[in-house]
Order: sequence, then structure tokens, then C-alpha cells
Amino acid sequence: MTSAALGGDGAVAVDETPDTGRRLSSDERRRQILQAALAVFGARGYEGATTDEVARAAGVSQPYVVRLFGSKENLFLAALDDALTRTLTAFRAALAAAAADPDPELSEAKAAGKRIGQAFVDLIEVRGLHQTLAHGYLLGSHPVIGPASRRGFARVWRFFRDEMGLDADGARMFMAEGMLISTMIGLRIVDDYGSDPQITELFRSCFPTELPHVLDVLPRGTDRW
Amino acid sequence: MTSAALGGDGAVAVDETPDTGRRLSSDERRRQILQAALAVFGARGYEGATTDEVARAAGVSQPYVVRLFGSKENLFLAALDDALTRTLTAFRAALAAAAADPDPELSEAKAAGKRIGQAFVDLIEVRGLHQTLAHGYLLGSHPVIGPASRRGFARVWRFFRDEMGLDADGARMFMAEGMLISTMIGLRIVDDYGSDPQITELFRSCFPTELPHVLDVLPRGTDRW
DNA sequence: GTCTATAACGCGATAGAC
DNA sequence: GTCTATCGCGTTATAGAC
Repeated sequence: MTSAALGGDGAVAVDETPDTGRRLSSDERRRQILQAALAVFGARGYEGATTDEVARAAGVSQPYVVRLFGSKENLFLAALDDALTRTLTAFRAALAAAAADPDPELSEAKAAGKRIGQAFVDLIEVRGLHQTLAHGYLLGSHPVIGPASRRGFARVWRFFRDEMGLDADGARMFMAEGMLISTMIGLRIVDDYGSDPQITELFRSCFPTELPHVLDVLPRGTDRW
Repeated sequence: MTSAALGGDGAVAVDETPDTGRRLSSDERRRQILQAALAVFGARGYEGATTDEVARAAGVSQPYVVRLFGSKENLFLAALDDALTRTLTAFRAALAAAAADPDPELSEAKAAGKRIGQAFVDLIEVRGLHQTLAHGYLLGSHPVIGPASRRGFARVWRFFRDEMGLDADGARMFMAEGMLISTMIGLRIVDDYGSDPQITELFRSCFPTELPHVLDVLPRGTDRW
């Protein structure tokens, strides 16, 4: 069964993966399931998500998801790590691109910052990535997820401090903008874009340069419960 | 049974309310339960929280919580509204205080901003307030909670724009700092404060002026699952 | 590598007494 | 205003076949 078979209401829609019917390697399946997990955890949160919905979105059976990852908790940890690694990889690529192709109009730091901000927004193409990260950050009280999320958050902080070379204040500002972007995506403010002038203004203020792209990629009114 | 009876591990600790044994007015009970709900929803999230734990934290029976609020969903909406109203009330008080008692060292806008930021941090005394708000903001896909959270977010935005008089860029920066503060509280970064120099630095950078107060109020290692 | 069947449990909500 | 008892469903995880 492909994920398209449940594209109707109530389900988190995930990019269709061609269902060739053939058995995949354990590794291919893991990637497929991780993608589905990001979408489902992102839309419903850790507790709200079910392994069954992840399984259906990935086109496998529920027990098989548990089998491959051991437990729902482990699946979330894997999804979190995946999201974080993708994010930092994108940041590093943006930083390298800024160094390789400097903008004569901007200072080095400004140019890198702009590219990194764009890279973060562009990650909306990975469905549920921002929201899963944000959900993890909110579970600091969880005995297993809490420490893992703190370590992940620290990885991002170190990127800004050590790799990008910002001071504490600059790094904090980047983190803050990132949290706001994640919040706006999780809130699905895009659903109200255009209907309320205040909200429209807020949205434009958050995504100044990438607005057309964001409006195009962020699906409105889907991912509903 | 007072909430102290379950102060042990696994439970969200809530300030003890004197258990006089007498029956309270429906209104008093509602307030008591709302306080418990903020703590539990904040620590566990909407789905992770149980009406039973809210009930135990408030010292009443589980069915009674459902009875008073109709449903868990309604309870969350009430808690969200309570959190938002408290927040905006605190912001308005801070703004008024800044106008009544101007700081000769700072511009009017700077002084008000500083006070409002402090007021937001000071709300950590209301256990779970920041986290419940943040959880609400992440549930944009929920058919009922999503729209309510968007309206709430817009209320805060309008405060900065209309009441405080900021431009879109300034308002966005305040919102961003607020999201970062909420995230740090939800992450319970305070748990690692002092153990990791990078984390300590990050934490100090977020709570520059109120650090002693924050460290004092934010309980470490409690609210565990 | 993947499924079906199912066990075991936790949760929200209702009924009804006091 | 508040409780106890309980129903019924949804969920994770396990067993075991193919």
C-alpha cells in the first residue's frame, strides 16, 4: 500500500514513495520510515503520534516499525537526530557557499547569516523537520528525550559559536530567529495568510526573502487531524 | 488528598494548595484545576498529559475534571487562554510601569522593552505557563487547538504592534526572543546549568539580568516523567 | 524482510450515588 | 459539588508464520 492510499482527511500526507512491491534493504526502509516519522511527529507531537500512522505513511505495517526501531521512543530519538543532522549539514553547506562566493554588498558575517537563515527556511521541504525539533525541545522533562534534546540544542549553539564564529549575543539572536520560524511553521500561520492583515504582516516579517517559496512549499489546510 | 501526597517521582509537582476539606465554589475549583493543568500540560504536552494527573495535582478526582471542563480538549483551551491572559496582563502592567516611572538612562522604547522582557521571564512562577503556550503554538494542525493558538499568537503580536507601538521588525524581534525563552524553559536547560560551559554561556545569554531569580525559581530535576 | 493476530494496558468519558 | 465504579476504545509491543 502506498501512502497515497490514505491521502484523505485525518492523515498526515507524505510524499509518495513509489511502491514497487519489492522488498527494500533494511537501510532503505529505515530512511523511508524516518521521513514518515518526521511528518507524523511534527504534526501530532511525540505522544500524539502513533506508530500506526507512521507505518501507514511509510507503507509498512505497524509492528514492523516497532521492530525496526525497537520502540516509539527510539523512533523519535532517531527522527530527532536525523532532523538535527540534516539541519547542521544544510548550515555547513550554506556557510561554505558564503565563503566560496562572497557577496560584495554585505560583510562576510552578514552574507553567511543570510544564507544560513535561508537554508533553515528551505528545510520546510523536509516535512515536519522544524516541528519535530521544536517538539523535542519542549520535552525537556522527559527522562530520555529531554537530555537528547538538550544535547541537540547544544550542537546548534556550538555551530554558531565555533564554526560560524559568532559571539554569544549574535548566536543567541540566530537561535531566537530560528525558534520563531519553527513556531510559525508549527502554528500553521500560513493557513491564515491573506485572511488577516495583521497575520499577513507577521508572516511577511518572518520570511522576508523566501516568501514566495514558503507559500509554495508549505501546504495549507493539510496535515489535519 | 493534597498534591503533596504525590510529590514523589513521576508526578508533576504543583504548589501545594491547602486542603481544608471543605467544598469550594465551582469558580475556585476551576482556578485550582487550571493551575494544575498548566503544570501538567506544560511538562507533558497536550496528548501526553492525562486528565488523571491534572486531577491528582489539583486534589480532585479525574471524572470531576472532565465534568467541570467538558473534555480534555476544552481544558487545554481554557489553560491556553488563561496563560495568554496572564501574559498580556503582565505585559500591560510592565508597559504602564515603564510609562509611570521612566528610566533616564534609556529611551522610552528600550525601557519598556526591558520591563516587558523581565515580566515574561518572571512568569516562570506560574508553573508550565511558557511550555503550555509553546505546546499550543506547535499544534497548528489540530482542528480546534490550531485556530485557537493562532488567535492567541495574534493577540501577542497586536500587543507589540498596537499597544507598544513597535514596527513589524521590532515586534518580530520581541516575539523571537520570547520563543527562545520559552524553548529554553521547556528544554529545562537549567538542568545542565553549570555542568557544561557552553550551555552555561547560552543560558546566561538568554537571561542576562534575571539569572539569579531564574535559577532560584526554576526547579531543577523535578517535573520528571 | 515483512505480515497477521493479539495481548496488555492506559485513557477519556459516562452513570449514578451521596 | 464531588466521588466511585466502570465501559469501551486506541495504542504499543510481542508471538509467530511466511
